[in-house]
Amino acid sequence: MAQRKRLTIRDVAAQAGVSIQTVSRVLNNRPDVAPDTLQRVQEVIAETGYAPNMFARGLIQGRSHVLGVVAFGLEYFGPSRVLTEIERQAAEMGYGISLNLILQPETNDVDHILNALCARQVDGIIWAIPEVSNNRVWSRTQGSELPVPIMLVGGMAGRPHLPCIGIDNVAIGCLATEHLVAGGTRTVGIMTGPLSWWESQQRLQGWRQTLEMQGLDASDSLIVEGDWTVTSGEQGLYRLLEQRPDIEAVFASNDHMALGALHAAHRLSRRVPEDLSVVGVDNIAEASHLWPPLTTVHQPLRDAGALAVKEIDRLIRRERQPRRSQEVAPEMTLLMPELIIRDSARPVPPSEVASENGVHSAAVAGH
Amino acid sequence: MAQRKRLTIRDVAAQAGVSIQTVSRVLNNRPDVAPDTLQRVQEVIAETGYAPNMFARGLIQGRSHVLGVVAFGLEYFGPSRVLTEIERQAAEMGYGISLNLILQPETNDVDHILNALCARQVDGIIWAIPEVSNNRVWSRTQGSELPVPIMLVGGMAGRPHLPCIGIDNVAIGCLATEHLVAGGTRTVGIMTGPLSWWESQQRLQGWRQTLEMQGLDASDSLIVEGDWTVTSGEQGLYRLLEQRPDIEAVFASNDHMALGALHAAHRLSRRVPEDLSVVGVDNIAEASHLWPPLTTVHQPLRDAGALAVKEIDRLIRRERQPRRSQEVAPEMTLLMPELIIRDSARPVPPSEVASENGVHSAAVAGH
DNA sequence: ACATTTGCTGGGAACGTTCCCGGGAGCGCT
DNA sequence: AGCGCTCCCGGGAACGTTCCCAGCAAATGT
Repeated sequence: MAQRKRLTIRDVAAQAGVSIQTVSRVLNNRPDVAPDTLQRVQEVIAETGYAPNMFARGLIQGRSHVLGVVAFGLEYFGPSRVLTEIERQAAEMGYGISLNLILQPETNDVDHILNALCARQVDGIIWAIPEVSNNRVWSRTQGSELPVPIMLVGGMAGRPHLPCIGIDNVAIGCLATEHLVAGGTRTVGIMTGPLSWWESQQRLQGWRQTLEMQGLDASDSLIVEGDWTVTSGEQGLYRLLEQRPDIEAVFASNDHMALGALHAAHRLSRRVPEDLSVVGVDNIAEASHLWPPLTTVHQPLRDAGALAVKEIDRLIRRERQPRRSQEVAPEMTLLMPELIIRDSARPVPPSEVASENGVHSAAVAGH
Repeated sequence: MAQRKRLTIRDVAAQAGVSIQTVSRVLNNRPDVAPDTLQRVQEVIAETGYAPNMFARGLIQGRSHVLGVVAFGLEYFGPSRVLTEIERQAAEMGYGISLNLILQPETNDVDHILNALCARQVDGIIWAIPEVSNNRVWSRTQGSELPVPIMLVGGMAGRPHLPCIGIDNVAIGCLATEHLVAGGTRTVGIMTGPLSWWESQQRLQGWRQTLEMQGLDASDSLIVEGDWTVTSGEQGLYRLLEQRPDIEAVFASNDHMALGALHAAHRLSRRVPEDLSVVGVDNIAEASHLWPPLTTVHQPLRDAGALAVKEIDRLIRRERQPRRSQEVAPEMTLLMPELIIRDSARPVPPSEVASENGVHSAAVAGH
């Protein structure tokens, strides 16, 4: 279909024997076109394979039907899922995606990226970079000056200055820790992600508040910091057992570190879950095939991605409305994680199942 | 920096007290601007945060500085690495990325995607969809009619009709199988990916030709078809052992299936590598932390991604040259994989190391 | 019979930038 | 003085589309 020479609306108009204006009307599904004219123009479009030039269209309409997506770490589980769903939802709603990846989440070269996106005239921006250290400070000052709507996806420290959608990371820590405690373990360690990451801190907080609420030990000697990698999970368990040989369970803040912990336990000849319970986060594809199958916490990442697109579309549409209802406060949406019970944590005695289900939902999955 | 109201080159010109033309010259780094004028204009640009409108620029120049990237399966290992590197290299060379994901690799709705990309006036297209079934047939008929250059990344059946870059999948099969044979195993099974995938077939061919060259059994009973997932790897090993209980080694066509095979072996109480050698493909991050650490074949995916961008840039530049040196034949670049030796396959006796290194390169990695 | 609406069509301006041109100032050389 | 050159600078056209507005015919109302 696609032709070698790029043809314009003028060619189509000439070939169909109508004016440019009429072709434009057909292209934009407007009324006021006679049925036979409509058909003739559509035929010409179909047989020539004409596609309107987005530059010219965008130039006059002031919109591109493109969303700028800024992301990090596609090789990791979460980001790739979120991006996939963003693209799917965007395509469904008629948006294209302009992809900008950053190499370091701590980057503060935000101006550069935002300017590039604005120059490309994106209709909106989806900022899917995890919150690390203070890499979101720009949102307080420049956030409100952006020429286009923006949606943040993922961690959000403090009150949001911009609309934001994320997953309740405190709940992740609670779900995992509650399950471990319900299984009968009393000394529960935690392997965090890098503590500069907001998500890591939140999961840690969930772990801590659950243990404190139960009157259990939540001291610093039970905490070890990892960096999301399998290696750090393995090293982490060694360190943790060195600090606290009495440890009975570990909450690893992602499945890869949990895998490292399983590996380390295997090397130390500690049986899982009899000697050591392990819970991870993410529910990676391999989780159910590890030994033993990994109990973990699932995050609704696809929902987050789809919702981000729907929300940014809503903001874009509202911005186009001239009524300009006075600035509503930026919204913050939190999605709830879900516990996936397999065999790497001691089973919950039947009598306690009821109380566990009281706070958060849980799902039982085969492996 | 980014301002609320979108400002134009006219505003900058007025504020700097020069003409539009002069500002344009500054923006495009052209000579013929007096030093002090240059500086004044640059100051105004910096303090207003002006960014030129890509639509207007693209409209007149006929190019967008955007590459269309069509990809599939970001949640898998290979595609996400390739895309990441494509984006990095593209950004370095001043290109933006318009991302189009497809949900099924067998899709034949190619026209729709190509038209959408052409409408967005992309300068070139990178087609990073694996070759499955006959999902590349379009390239023979429509390939040469495209208005912009295109690069295919990944599998390429038969003679290429379009420029193409990929990894030598036959060599992957050879490397893995040669290593297994060199380790002393004589009955070597293979767990393929879906056989509709060109890559699967190529790896199978590498396995077969290696065994036949050594005068070993390469009959169909040694072959089982998987679907890249961990589950299929586990089921695959069960089926394989049922068909051929005498099997001593398995070449799994990716690491996830290899992981499934390890899992199955564990359940069947077969020791790896004493009772069963296993080799995978991809060198995923977890590979060195599985039990035992997985011997696998590394694919230079990052190189492939970077090279694809450099090549498409070269094609774009050449197309702009009016000299139009008569159509050169589309090129096909093959990159070589590399064996990563760990502990899941029986070690190669020292005497045979030399011969193994004769054909392909190999690397030894700790875990 | 005439005014008014309705349905359909086309002409021209505009979007923001770059390209093609032409022109003035300053300089050195004849 | 006059000529030609280089260095800067600006005016206008062009890119391909949509928006605004006007026009024409037929249909309808009084």
